[in-house]
Amino acid sequence: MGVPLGADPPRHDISTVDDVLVLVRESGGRVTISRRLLLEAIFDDPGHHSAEDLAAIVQAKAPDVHLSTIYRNLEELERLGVVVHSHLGHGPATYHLAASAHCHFVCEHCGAAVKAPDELFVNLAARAQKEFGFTIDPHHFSIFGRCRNCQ
Amino acid sequence: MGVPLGADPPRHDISTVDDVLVLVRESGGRVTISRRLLLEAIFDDPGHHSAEDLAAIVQAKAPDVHLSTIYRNLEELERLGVVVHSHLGHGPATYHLAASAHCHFVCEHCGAAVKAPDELFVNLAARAQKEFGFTIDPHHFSIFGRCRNCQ
DNA sequence: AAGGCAGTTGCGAATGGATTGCAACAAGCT
DNA sequence: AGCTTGTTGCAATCCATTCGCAACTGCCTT
Repeated sequence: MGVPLGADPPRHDISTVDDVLVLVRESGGRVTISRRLLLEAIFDDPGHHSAEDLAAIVQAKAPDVHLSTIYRNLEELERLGVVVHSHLGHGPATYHLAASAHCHFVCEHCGAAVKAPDELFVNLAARAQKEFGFTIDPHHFSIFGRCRNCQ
Repeated sequence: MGVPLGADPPRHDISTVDDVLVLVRESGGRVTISRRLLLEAIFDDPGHHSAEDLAAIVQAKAPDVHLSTIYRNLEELERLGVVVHSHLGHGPATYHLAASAHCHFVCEHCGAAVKAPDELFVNLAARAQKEFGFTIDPHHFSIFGRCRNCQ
């Protein structure tokens, strides 16, 4: 899904693991250990994580949580609007809190990912909307190119 | 690689299959049937093609050209700057002539890809350059979002 | 025209990321 | 405690792409 520029904020505010678990319950889901551990991993470090990274973190505490469980839980958390994933180029998708979604410039040479403020995209967003009726979601895929050091 | 906004045009001009084959020879490569058929497929329809699509077209004339040969040839043609690939979302990469590279808006709901004129990106490109020293290549990855019909 | 170096090919197997079917399991309702 | 239904572990599978390797062939040289 993703969070288009200027989307509404979620109805509840979600700033802790327990807030999310309440949401999970409300939507008919159950609170399980893997679910909680996954959320803790995501809240502990709000940066980018591949599913595999997250699995490793969770497995440090509960060794036999399976990678497929991580994927399934991430999928559900996306449905709930708690996390989003984005594609930082080739390689695995990265997941992070929806609240901290942002755009990226990714260097096609060295792979470095630079955070790009949303503000850079408002002009493009407005024109895409006006001229094409298209609402951009610049968070989901990053913008490729060359970073300062790799020109 | 890709073609950053405002990149230099190739030294020879390349407007026919034979032009490319000359280039192939000059770079120490050989002219083979699969190479020629692949190029014909790409020149015949300058739209987007997945490797698999191209394989099917080539195989109509030379049934045992292998998919891996298509990939290898596409790779070489990219090295030569004749074709580029871009990622139109999830799913396979699409290949097309470097000369006809352009940006895309891809609808995350229905998958529709809309051509986006480069001109829309000049403002973003300038700011990315000035503020981050980053040269964007908006052709390589498309911009995700919602199209008019899928708001 | 024949020979030979080096680029190419077909094939199958392997890779990496992600998804799925299924039977066993467990959260939390009553 | 019992039951319903959501969840999990596991293995198998999928898809796009890449790789190793022996056989092959373009094309330069003689």
